[in-house]
Amino acid sequence: MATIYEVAELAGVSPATVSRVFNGTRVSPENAERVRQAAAKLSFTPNRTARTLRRQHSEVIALVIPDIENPYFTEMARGVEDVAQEAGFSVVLCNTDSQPAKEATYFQIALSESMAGMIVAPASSRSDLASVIGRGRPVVTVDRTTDFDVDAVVMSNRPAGRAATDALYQAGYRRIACITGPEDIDTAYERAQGWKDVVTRHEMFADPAEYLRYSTFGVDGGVKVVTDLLALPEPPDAIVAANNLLGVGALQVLTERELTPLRVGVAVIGGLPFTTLPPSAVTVVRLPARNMGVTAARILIERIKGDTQPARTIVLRNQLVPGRHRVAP
Amino acid sequence: MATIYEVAELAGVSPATVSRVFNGTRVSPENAERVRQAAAKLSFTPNRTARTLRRQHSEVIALVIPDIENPYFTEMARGVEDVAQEAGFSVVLCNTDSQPAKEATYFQIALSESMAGMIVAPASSRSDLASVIGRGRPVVTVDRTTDFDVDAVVMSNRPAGRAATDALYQAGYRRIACITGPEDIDTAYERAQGWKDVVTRHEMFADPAEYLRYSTFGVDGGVKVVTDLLALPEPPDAIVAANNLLGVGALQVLTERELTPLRVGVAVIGGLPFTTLPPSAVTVVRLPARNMGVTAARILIERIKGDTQPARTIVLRNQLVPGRHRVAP
DNA sequence: ATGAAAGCGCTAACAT
DNA sequence: ATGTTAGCGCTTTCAT
Repeated sequence: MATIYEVAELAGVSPATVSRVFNGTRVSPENAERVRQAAAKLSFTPNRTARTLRRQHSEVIALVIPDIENPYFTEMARGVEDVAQEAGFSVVLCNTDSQPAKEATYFQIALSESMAGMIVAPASSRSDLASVIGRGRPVVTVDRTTDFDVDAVVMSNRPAGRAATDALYQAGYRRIACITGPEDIDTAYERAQGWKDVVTRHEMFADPAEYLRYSTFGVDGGVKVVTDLLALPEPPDAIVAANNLLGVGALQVLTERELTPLRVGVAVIGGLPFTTLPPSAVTVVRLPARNMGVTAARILIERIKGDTQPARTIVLRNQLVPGRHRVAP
Repeated sequence: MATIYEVAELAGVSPATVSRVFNGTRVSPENAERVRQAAAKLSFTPNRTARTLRRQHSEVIALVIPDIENPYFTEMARGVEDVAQEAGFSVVLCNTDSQPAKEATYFQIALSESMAGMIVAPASSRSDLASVIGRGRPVVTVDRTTDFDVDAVVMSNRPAGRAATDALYQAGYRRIACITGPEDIDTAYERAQGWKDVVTRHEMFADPAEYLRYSTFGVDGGVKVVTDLLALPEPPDAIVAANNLLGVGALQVLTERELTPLRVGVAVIGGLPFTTLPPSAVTVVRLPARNMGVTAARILIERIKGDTQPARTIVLRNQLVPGRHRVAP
């Protein structure tokens, strides 16, 4: 790979001038042109490693997510990417598998690669952002919040849980269960609270807890807990799934037993990825995944550029898309 | 961030010794211990940027894929990740959107960040790997091949097309159409050829081309061309979809018109992501996505470590999972 | 086994 | 506007 020294020599200028040309500082038009020619001839590309070492920060943003196979997060990634690209940053995706240890490793790597900043969907409420923040790198959390004083982009989870549950109640269901993710993930908890608000208001159950299941935010989790719920002495007549993958799991079980769309109503918080179901079969609360990515990236880039206002939490809105449920007679 | 100089001072040794401790070269046990203590006290982490600049290669592998939202590629990514992590590399995911320009940009970035190597699912047959190869960086292509002399991990596409089509024929379908991806992507072309082999053998159509549709490898593409096919004077009674997303698109249209599973048979090359369909409704040719990632990563890492044997192409096997189709009377 | 020192390629003072 | 130069933090000869 050619260096600025070789380009400088070929163009008959100093290395500093070459550097200036590639960094937008003032250079006489003639020199700039000669440098560009020389660079082209040598097919010179600035060495980003050297630049990063010198500048103490790179032009890459780390996006740390718990599950790269979850379309919710990849959609978010697209949003981040589009904004970042626009601003001249590249995005690297880091998959933590919801494991705090893997997550911590990626934090270390991001730091020691001097990445410009980080967008994190924390693996758990105890994710340790301290080291990153301590080093002064900008961090924005998405989807979930933490106890750290950083910008966060989230959505209205409890209202989402309420909306989903309400829609099923309006459709005539009267024993609405809820399946959600790990209790220590705030989205899982809050959405379930939203469900609880509604079932409590309608005095649906003597003990709502009986019809609430914590699980993993995955298809397998959904399959397991729905199977559980159906084995209850008085099984639910509808189910609120607190994320897309739980929804898929639930629908798999119900479809197999031919309980949906008719006999058991389903509402999902999150879009159903690659669904082949008729849209009317299921109530969906659309989450602004892409927009969360976009918003987080914008904030992060502002921070990278030096914005120092106090940390904000931005709450995005969801959109209810009711199914046309028909309660079995 | 602490540097080796500070660690060296605290441990009472030279920076070189500190470096040696962190690189596994011989250091006296006592010194090694003192360095480790000092490093821990300062919570020192080696600066990867500096290391990369000096060594001329980093410890990260770029995985360049056309569509990060396609579960086929994310599954592959998991395979790559697992192997890479094991070997001490981190993986960064680069999404090209099937755009050669974006792809070229990521190649440049990978080079100028001195990444250790690259695994690429080429956006098109004309992807320009020349610059990367020219710089001596190891490259492995996955899923698709190119004209460049590099290692490739692919699967048996034409046989997959044949198997899918055969399964539908065995089930009794007699007007089997095929929807596939862009003609210049070899997987799209080869799978269609496999379909052609079978329909030609059975003299199914006067002109098979009429029942073959090239499109994009996306859900929208599937919706569009299946809608097309159904408008034919003599519409097909079954459809082979050449990838997972086309399959989803096809199933969306057919479900909406209540043509599947009974009236129109469907076979998909690639797993159906997050499906809620009963497994018996569709014939599926399972692709070894994860295994391709694993294999590619292993080869790449060997290359990074200095393996110089001639480039190989490894062809992985697929697995037919026939549906229980029932042809409408 | 250890240390001294050069240098990876770049940027940013500073000097002109 | 341009050149000179120090140095970002590390690894790696080359001495000892």
